[in-house]
Amino acid sequence: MGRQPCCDKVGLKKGPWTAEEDQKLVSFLLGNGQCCWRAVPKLAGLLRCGKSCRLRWTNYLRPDLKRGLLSEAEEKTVIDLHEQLGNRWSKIASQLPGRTDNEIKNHWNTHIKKKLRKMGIDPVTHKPLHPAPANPPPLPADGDGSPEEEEGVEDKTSAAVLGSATTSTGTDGGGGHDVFCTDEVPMLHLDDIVLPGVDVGTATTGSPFSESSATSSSSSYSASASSGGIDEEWLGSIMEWPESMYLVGLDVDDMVTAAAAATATSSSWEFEDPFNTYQRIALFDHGHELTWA
DNA sequence: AAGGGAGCCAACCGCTGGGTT
DNA sequence: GAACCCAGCGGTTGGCTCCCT
Repeated sequence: MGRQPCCDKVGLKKGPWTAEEDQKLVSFLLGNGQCCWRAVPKLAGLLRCGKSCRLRWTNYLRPDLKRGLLSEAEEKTVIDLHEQLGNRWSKIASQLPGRTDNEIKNHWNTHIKKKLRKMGIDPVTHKPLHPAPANPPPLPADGDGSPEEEEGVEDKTSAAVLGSATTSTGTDGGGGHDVFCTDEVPMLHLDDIVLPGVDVGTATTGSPFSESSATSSSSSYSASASSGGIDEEWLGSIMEWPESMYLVGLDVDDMVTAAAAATATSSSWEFEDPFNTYQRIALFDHGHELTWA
């Protein structure tokens, strides 16, 4: 017959995740990798269902997630892919490293949809909302009609914009067409991060955070910083990662081993420092980014 | 300064396809 | 082959924050 019944939901916690829960989940997954989500909450000591754990990890805690608004290029990619694939957010997300389907879905619904409509483009069909009438009727006074009707016809721009938005890949919509003026947060890459006493090149090639060093395990590791500087107080405030979280060196195996050790002992985040060369790592910036301090 | 509305996003819900027994 | 489980997916919701009046 079938397998054991799925976990009942009695006694399981719902709602926002706490920093402590995040910590438990992260340390477990770093130590053990992703295996059977159903077993994860039990093994990690969480009163959550496996589904919730998976969602939290994939959408929020994964170290390789980018944060911040989608860049102009990413937005274009999303639009292009959406035209081809429709609402297959996971497929679209798979083309955008570090982005999740949930994030893209949210961004689509809150930003891109609106933008396209303003441009006179139907976000579903990616075609102009209305055929261009000879004499466009005046816009409604409040512009609060139904979504399909709210925008006046911008025949010229919509056609031009449609082209640039959905087909151009090499330009940013033209210098004059500031079509995709996103409120983009500058995304720092690993090379942008200056590690005191650490040569970035070395760190890049030898660290767990280089894309190329992704192992066969579930996650690749990349680093980004949400701002140029590392603010200890800020780090502490966004996630109460134990102050004593020290990891040895820059190797992913060390990191995983340390996390596993911490999980195994379950009582301490203190680690030996045999080399006096520890790099302190604030593992997660609010749970999503690897940040060095 | 307070209240209300809009925007945003993390998390949940329900469904589906594929795998297991 | 049927019954069942599980991971993943897409739609939806609830609550927080920000902005406007």
